[in-house]
Amino acid sequence: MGRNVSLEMGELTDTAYYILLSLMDAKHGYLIMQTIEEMTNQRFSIGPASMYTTIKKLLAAELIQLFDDHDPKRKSYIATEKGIELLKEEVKRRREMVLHAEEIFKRKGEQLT
Amino acid sequence: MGRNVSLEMGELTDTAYYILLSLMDAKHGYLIMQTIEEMTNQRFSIGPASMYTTIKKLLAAELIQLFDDHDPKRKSYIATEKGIELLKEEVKRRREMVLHAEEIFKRKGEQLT
DNA sequence: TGTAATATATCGTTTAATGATATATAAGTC
DNA sequence: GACTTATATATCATTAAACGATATATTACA
Repeated sequence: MGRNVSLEMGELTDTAYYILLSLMDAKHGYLIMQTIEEMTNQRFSIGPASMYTTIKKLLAAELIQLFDDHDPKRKSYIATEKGIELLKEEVKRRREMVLHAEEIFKRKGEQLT
Repeated sequence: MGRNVSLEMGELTDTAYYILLSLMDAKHGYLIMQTIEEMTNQRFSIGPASMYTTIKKLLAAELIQLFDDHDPKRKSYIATEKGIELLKEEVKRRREMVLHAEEIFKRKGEQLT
């Protein structure tokens, strides 16, 4: 395995989560970065270094794959079925993280906006 | 600053999120680990190394503080007001992460359960 | 002609997470 | 009393993740 590339990815970091989510539709790297910024209203942004290292990992873990968009100048990617399944689990996990907080705030009578 | 201790913590990692959440009520380190395992039904667990390094960072960032439980053999901690505010923001951020996924899955007509 | 936007990629460093290990006390049991 | 399990805190050293800086090339457009 090359540098900075592991096959683990049992749980997705926020960076990997957003990249995988944006690849529910095929996209090339640059468009992934833009889509994430747009989707999160500039609150979450990923630079090229984080993006390309994460893409390598997602490819190695077979959570995304190359997608042929007939453009030799750009590389496009798309989430695999395995990637979509993991993404669903990770959405569920984040829902639970929110629920855990809501429970505790509720029990304490504290407002959670 | 010592080893592995930064003052950043603008966004909470999952580990820091759960530790901070469990410290909405005062607890000592060992109890934090148990509480998180229990709360997440064993799906998320933090070992002593991750916990104590994260506690140091949370202390340095003043998101938690020492809490005197009159037991000289154990150190207890509790979330500060600043910590609670950040926690609320981080709950919100995770809600948005879920919403972003729900939007995309809905648009694609894919089931998300 | 230049310069801003698009597009991909890597190096090297910083930050985060964690396995392994050490230490000590308390509680239960054979 | 001796032994084991649970409680409790802590650090070292390694692995994994994130990312600033930088390089390169193309396209758009003023």
